[in-house]
Amino acid sequence: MTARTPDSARDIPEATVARLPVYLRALIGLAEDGTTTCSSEELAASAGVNSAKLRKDLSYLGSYGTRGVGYDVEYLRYQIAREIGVTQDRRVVIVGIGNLGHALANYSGFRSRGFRVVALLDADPARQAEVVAGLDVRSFDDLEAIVAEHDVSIGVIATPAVAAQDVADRMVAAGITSILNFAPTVLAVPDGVDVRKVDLSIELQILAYHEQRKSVAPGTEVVS
Amino acid sequence: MTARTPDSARDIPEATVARLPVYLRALIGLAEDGTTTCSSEELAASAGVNSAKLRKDLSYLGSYGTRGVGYDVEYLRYQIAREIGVTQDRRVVIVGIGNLGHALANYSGFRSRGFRVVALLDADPARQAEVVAGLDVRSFDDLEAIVAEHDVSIGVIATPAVAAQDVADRMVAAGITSILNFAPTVLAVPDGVDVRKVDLSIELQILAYHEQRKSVAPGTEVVS
DNA sequence: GCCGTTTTGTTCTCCCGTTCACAAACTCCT
DNA sequence: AGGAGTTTGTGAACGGGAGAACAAAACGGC
Ligand SMILES: NC(=O)c1ccc[n+]([C@@H]2O[C@H](COP(=O)([O-])OP(=O)(O)OC[C@H]3O[C@@H](n4cnc5c(N)ncnc54)[C@H](O)[C@@H]3O)[C@@H](O)[C@H]2O)c1
Ligand SMILES: NC(=O)c1ccc[n+]([C@@H]2O[C@H](COP(=O)([O-])OP(=O)(O)OC[C@H]3O[C@@H](n4cnc5c(N)ncnc54)[C@H](O)[C@@H]3O)[C@@H](O)[C@H]2O)c1
Repeated sequence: MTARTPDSARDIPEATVARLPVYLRALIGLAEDGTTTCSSEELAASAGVNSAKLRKDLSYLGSYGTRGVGYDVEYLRYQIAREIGVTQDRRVVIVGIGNLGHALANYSGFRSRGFRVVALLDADPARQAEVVAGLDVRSFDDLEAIVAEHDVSIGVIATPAVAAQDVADRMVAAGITSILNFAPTVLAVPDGVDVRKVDLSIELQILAYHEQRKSVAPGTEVVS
Repeated sequence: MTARTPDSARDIPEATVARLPVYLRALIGLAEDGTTTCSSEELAASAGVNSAKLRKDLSYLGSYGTRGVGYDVEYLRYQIAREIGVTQDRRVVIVGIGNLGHALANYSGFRSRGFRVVALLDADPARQAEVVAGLDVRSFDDLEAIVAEHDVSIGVIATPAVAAQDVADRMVAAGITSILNFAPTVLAVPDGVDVRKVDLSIELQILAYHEQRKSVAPGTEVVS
């Protein structure tokens, strides 16, 4: 607990890890507004969380604030970016350049947050004639070569669900250890490989559940 | 606890609500394979969760299984769909028909899961000449009229971050009480309005954090 | 140089969610 | 009909995260 571990924090709770990017975004916003110092209260408001939670989260990284003053925006921003590991660019490949793959490839927000899309892959030869966001769409068979050439950190799966497991297997075999999956399937991967899924239909269904509750039970859970 | 609440479950934990759509998807897959009955073990495997967790989750809905046998796939599927509230279609509007909005509008998976996109809105007059996925892109000013005409349940925000709060305010004023937000901003909404956010950059940053950990501390957290 | 004020870092408590483990309940076989 | 074998539903233990509350530390005024 009180033992000093100066160069790196040992174990940051998963819930905290998920919020660090939100704090980072809030700090970037504050910096753009010309703010150089902020209190935990202000930053928490920008990030939409409780200030006690914010302070506890930041305490896992170290003591980067000054009591009675607050946090230096630029310094804290760098510390969080370093902790997350986005101080230097990470290479990303996107597989499946359909509706969603096009949108992802054209999204500038990845680049500005430290992620560089180095290749777009698709199994359909018709797609491979295309140039999207300045990149050739290449054959899925080039995966291994591309991963070996660039130092690819993260694979993004935007193929139909039936192909997702195959694509994941190939990614893992090629040495990718982090996958972001948009296909509505559960992926099986070996230990040591991280998978995060984004399932928009699930999000809508969760909203639908609460929506139904609002209309069915108007007197049970009403707030103010 | 043992009091019978036959027609509707009272309070389903949020974590369970988030998994019900996964179970629903798994059941649909099993039904397509011709499976009529399944055990909690099988269903849990399909959904990628622990079987005890699955049983506890399902127990919040009622006792729909048969001990010694398992669950009837079709029956359970209907019960979950009813609980979530997707037995009849829900109307959705998408605001911001750029890269992402196009992909969402063209996605067939929403329709097949009980969500009907009734309108696409954009503030840019140049966009409003377009027809996307068989729908005219209409002016954002038509929002109130569209919400009133159709019975819109859910609003999807796919505009740039700077516009998101304004769009959310207009949606709330028009009577929408569930919002799915793709813009990287914290939205402020009144009580009674649900917001869920999907932030792809945050997902990548979480992966980046774990990726960094793998390479920095190769002997600390290795599994098997 | 000292005191009051501000704000952080941390401790403590509570609550939600996960998992184990087992009794109850059902089927099938003899 | 009865017993063996399954599988559900749930009580109980456990772990992690959220939030309140407070002590420690820095600043500023005098
Ligand atoms: N479009 C959306 O808004 C949206 C929303 C939610 C979920 N999704 C999911 O995202 C995925 C992609 O959706 P989409 O609308 O872009 O689909 P799409 O059909 O437009 O695109 C899929 C692409 O993947 C390619 N592909 C197929 N098999 C492949 C393989 N084995 N290897 C490499 N490429 C392969 C296809 O050639 C195609 O270009 C789907 O799983 C879908 O369910 C999409
Ligand atoms: N494209 C992606 O893959 C991706 C990934 C992650 C996050 N996002 C986020 O999703 C949002 C949309 O991304 P995009 O790439 O589609 O952007 P985009 O610029 O291509 O599209 C935005 C659209 O919103 C419209 N718009 C702007 N202000 C509006 C307003 N006030 N009311 C109605 N419409 C308005 C614009 O006319 C434009 O058509 C952004 O916030 C982005 O950060 C996108």
